[in-house]
Amino acid sequence: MIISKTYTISELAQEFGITTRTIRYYEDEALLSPRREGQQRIYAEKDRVLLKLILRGKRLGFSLSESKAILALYEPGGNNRHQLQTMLNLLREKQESLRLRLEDIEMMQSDLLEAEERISSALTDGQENRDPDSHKQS
Amino acid sequence: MIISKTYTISELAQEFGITTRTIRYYEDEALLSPRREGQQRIYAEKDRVLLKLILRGKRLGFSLSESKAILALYEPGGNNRHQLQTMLNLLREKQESLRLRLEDIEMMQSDLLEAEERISSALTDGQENRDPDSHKQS
DNA sequence: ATTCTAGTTTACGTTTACGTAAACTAGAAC
DNA sequence: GTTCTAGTTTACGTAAACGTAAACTAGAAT
Repeated sequence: MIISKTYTISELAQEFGITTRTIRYYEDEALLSPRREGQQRIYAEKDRVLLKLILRGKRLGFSLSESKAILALYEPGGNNRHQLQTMLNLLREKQESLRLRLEDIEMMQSDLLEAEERISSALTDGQENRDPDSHKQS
Repeated sequence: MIISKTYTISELAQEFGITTRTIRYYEDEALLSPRREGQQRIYAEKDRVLLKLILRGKRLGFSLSESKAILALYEPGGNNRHQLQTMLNLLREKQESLRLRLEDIEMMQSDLLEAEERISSALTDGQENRDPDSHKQS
């Protein structure tokens, strides 16, 4: 059993481009719970992965409490049928909401593509200025 | 020229499942600017579409000011080369960030799928209880 | 004429997710 | 031995995105 690498709080902060305050805040909110060595926090690889997932959730617009709920789904957690079934339902809900967000992204992408084409062609093929008000500019 | 449909603030609020306060807030932040009829706000179809886009951006984790910037890209806006070029660059930045978010979503989806499979199999094929501590439950 | 019913303005309150400053600790470096 | 250098706790501050309450307006219904 290899002793896997550990990290200090500032190492993680630097790696992910966040502040140590942020990391401690996630701990306050019970999303992380690093080991202690004396007074200092020691982060294991597992903690690092958790942090990565939290930040990913954040980029996707999930609140911390939502991310917390999602992260709970990754761990074995409950043992009995009822708890497992509840988790399964939650998982499927989350998957559905991800599907919706993916659709949102695809729509926004096509919107941006359209806008890009309009602007692009205004730049290249539009040597003559189509805009009747353009002389007001200059 | 057909007089296209208009909406009251509460009609829009209901359609999108938000409060009128939210809609007025977006106006305060200069994301919307509905016509007035006396004291009342009258929303045209164009305003409704804008609102829809704002909410889509919100679901994707964009701040209101980010959404505002993105929405500005949909309109003709600047006429001169420099402004168009700036818009093009902004558009491509946004497209890149959407690509990244899409990757985030796909990763989270596969994570959730894995979790689902684990739980699923724990529910079906695991008639015998694998968990040594399960008797502590009940 | 008054009483709903929406809508409006103004303004203070609240939650989330940190920022920022102060005061303390403890090992490392000189 | 003191002086960096990270790290820590405590606590007040802040920006964004609304919530909520109060007090007003104006057309519609009775």
